[in-house]
Amino acid sequence: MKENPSAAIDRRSYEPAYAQLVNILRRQIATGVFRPGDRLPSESQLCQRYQVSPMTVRRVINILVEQGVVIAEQGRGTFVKPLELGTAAFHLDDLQRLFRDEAYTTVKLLEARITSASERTARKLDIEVGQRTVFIRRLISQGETPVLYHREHLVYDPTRPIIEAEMEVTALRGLFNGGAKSTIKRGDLTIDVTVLTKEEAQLLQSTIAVAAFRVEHIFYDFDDRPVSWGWFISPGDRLRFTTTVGIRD
Amino acid sequence: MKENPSAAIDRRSYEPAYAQLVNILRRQIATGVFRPGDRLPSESQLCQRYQVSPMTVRRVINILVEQGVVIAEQGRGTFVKPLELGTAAFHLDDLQRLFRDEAYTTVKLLEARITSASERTARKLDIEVGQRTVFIRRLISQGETPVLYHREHLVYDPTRPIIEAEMEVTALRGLFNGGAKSTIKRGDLTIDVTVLTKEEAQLLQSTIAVAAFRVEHIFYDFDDRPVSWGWFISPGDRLRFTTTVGIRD
DNA sequence: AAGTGGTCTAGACCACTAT
DNA sequence: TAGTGGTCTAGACCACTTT
Repeated sequence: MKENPSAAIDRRSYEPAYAQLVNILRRQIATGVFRPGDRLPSESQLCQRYQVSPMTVRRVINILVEQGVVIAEQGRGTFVKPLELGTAAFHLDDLQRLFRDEAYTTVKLLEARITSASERTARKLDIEVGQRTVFIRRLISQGETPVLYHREHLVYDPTRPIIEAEMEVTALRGLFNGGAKSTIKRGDLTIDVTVLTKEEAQLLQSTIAVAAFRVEHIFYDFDDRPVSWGWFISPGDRLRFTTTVGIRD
Repeated sequence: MKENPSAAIDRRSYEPAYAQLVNILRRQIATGVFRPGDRLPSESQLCQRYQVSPMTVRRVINILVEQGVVIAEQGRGTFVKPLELGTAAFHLDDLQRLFRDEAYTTVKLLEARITSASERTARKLDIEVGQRTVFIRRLISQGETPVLYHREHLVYDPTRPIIEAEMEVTALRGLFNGGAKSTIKRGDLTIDVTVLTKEEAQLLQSTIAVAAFRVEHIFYDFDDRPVSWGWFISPGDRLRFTTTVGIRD
């Protein structure tokens, strides 16, 4: 059988050989040349057919495995993976887009004051009840429409000068776009749903009891101590997450 | 300066060299040896220091880049990436876990009947209004607690025998765990929030107007024709998504 | 025993960035 | 020009599965 000339690797292309082969195989899977459960040609066969070295084929297979398109089984072969809902992931970069357009996105500092930790705050921040914390409220709007309401409790540590910086309204933008404080090592996020309280509805120019996303966060410093606990709230009609499972071509 | 003996690659270990080096570098980043913005040792330096070939170091760097821990810039170096909220993703495998425990999870078929497409259904499934569709309602419970309510509209195509199979209550489990119908190529998912209607609250043994997740889906066959449109609804107090950004060690 | 995927080597060449 | 990351080769050896 003669090969399809379009399914060959162009060595003059700027697209590297491994990327071309990934796309070739993806397309073949997407168009049904290989169906879920089918075995792909063995790696040595792929080497011959596309005139690339074993290492390059290996890399291609690895990428397809990471993409969730195929599953490789040692000694048996590489098989096309059936659709699996569990692999779906929703990315917060929908949220990130909010902060990308600096012109249309404004962050308004509603409140920033020193207070003492409540029982709940103390537990989240792993400090003593009554210890000093900084409480911050922000409202993030896109154009005229408020989209996010942010409440945050920060550990007050005079030896660490992050507080002044954290209050900066631009700090939030940095958090989303990557210019984050280097004092923060990681963050744990939880997404759940609530209905807007009266205060939240008022601020967000929405209606009370409307369904809303709630993204809770705890940020940790490099000593794994919590430094910030808080949450974002966004009415459901202003935020949405989408994704695709299976083979997108 | 002498090297830390614990930060060396054990060639006798079952853990491959590349994985060991990934963990070594991750740990060094997590413990602050390298801070956000810092440049990692060059690839040739890493080769010498850990006694591995360039190809292996290359692979390690690639993995760290994919994990979002570092960013590699050609001609400049590889740098530790600051925390970025936009990279956060929450995975539906929280949902998948529901279906893993077959003993505790039950899928109850509430209704399955042939009907004709409404204007909205027709638009979603890209068919004519009034064309025949199959409407299915399911209730997924964990133990005694209902967790998910599923509504689905399927294109009725007598030439395709998927309908009988789709109605099977086990089909859903397959969708989540990977044994999916090989007739499905991909699915588009959207997650947003609503409040429970009276009917939904009744079925889910919850209260009306409680906040809930709503996962809408459209599944496509290998000809990119929509075959199924529907959505899952789950009260917010029974489902939750978590994730970590930054360096988790 | 034969075939499969998995790891790894020791180089080569290229493109890019800094000086 | 020197140093960096990026791609690629042509093998080697191993672990595993199937026959």
